[in-house]
Amino acid sequence: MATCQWTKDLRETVVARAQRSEEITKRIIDLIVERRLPPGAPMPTELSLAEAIGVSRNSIREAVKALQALGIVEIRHGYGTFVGSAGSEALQTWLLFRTRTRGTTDAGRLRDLLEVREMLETELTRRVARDHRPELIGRLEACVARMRRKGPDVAVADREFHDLICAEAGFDLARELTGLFWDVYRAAETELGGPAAASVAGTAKRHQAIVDALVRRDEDAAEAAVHRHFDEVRKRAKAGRYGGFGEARPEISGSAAG
Amino acid sequence: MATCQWTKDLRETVVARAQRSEEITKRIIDLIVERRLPPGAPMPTELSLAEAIGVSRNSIREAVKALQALGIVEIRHGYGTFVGSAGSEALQTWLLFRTRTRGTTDAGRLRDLLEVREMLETELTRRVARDHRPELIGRLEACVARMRRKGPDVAVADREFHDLICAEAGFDLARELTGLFWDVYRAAETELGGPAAASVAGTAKRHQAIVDALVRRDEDAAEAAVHRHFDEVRKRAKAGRYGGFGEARPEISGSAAG
DNA sequence: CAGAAGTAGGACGTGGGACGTCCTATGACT
DNA sequence: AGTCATAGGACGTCCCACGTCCTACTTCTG
Repeated sequence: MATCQWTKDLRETVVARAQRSEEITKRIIDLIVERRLPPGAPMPTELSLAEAIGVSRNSIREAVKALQALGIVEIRHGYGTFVGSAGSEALQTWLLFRTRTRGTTDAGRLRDLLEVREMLETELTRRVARDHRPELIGRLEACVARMRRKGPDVAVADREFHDLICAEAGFDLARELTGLFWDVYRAAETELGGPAAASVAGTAKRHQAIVDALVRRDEDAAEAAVHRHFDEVRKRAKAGRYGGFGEARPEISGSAAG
Repeated sequence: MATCQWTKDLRETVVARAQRSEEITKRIIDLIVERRLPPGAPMPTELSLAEAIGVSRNSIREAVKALQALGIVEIRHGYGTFVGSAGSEALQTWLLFRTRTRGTTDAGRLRDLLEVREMLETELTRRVARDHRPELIGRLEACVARMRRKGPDVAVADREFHDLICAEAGFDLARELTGLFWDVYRAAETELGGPAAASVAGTAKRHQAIVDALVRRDEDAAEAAVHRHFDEVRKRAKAGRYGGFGEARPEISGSAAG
């Protein structure tokens, strides 16, 4: 089933006690890399790993849990453990926690997030302005059109818009990171009580300006449009009435223990 | 194999099930956020958490291990568990794994890393050119001076140089990310067998050009200097004889990652 | 009294086993 | 041929014991 052949004995020299756990995760990663297991490939069972490395199943499970947290492996209950894709979703917990706990003011916490996004998108947009396929424009226009219609779809269209541009540049890592920042920014903003209501018309207009610059393949204009867009987001953030992280907030989930 | 159906079923079960572990990690994070525990603050013991949340110590340990992998908590054997700072070091494993397993060619795997670094540093350097404290220049010059002397310290000075600039911009997240990318790039390069030998003189010269632009507070010149710097790194990478990840690799001495 | 050595206790680390839950594949049944 | 029941495998959770490490307190000694 979800088992793969296991022949090589991973047992090696005795390692220091404190580094045991870390050593196990490293051993598992090496297994994936050396065997060139692609994302989705089945991993050995926990029992196999325990036997092969020479530790208990408990230790293996803890190591695997750590790898799961990083998206390096994917666990399916009752089926098996598989190689993960190490996508950026794995970092959401990390980045959201960081945003919640770092810095002194809520606005300052969000600033870093926005700033990195702006830097990456500025550069990505420049590259896309220089070189992109014609069909990109149509897709972007469609997103802008969706933004013009009010409703919850505006946010979705917004995310899609930015993702389309970042994807067009062809750098997977940069694209995933910008998506990650978008998601975490939004999550943080929501938790803080939400920003001031966005002007739908203004949002669409800013995005349209980016598209126009891309059509003209005008790098500088594109960069300027991106900056203006982020200026507006910052302005909106500043106007938002934030409550604060960890405050009592309207939660609906039935968590009994408190 | 009906792909859509299969995927859908899997998704549902995954969401519905396997929520136990995720619920525990979430609960622990909430505990930190709600109590506003700063990095370094002691966490409740595993036994306390187990009792408080109502699960076994094993489950707590697995959840804590996952949080440790993200740098959200820090575990000290025999002493206790503490709130972590969620620094970027936690992402090294993630990013290195990603670099090792994604993409088709080794050069392509490194490209994304370098590209993101270039984008961030370009923008950060622009900002620093616009506004920076005068003492920065002296520190940068010192780094360049160290680069001129051959030896393993060149790489250290190189990293420091870039970190100084990124720190000056004042965006912690961006600064940590560029440092992360630098480290992972270097680690990946080393594992692949190292790049072509860097021209020490050339490296120092490129960095000096950046400093000169900063002194003149010339944004465009600074950006151009950064681009030239990365062009050189790319050229060197392309000329490198890479073995491949997971291969038997030769030991190499210090090399500059850029 | 002050400092060093020893000790007790707490907290994490590891191991082993048992049982529950979930998934898939196989084979019987209609 | 299609559907359903079942068996087996694999992960999920739990319990309990013991090892290792660290801290703080106690005790001993000069």
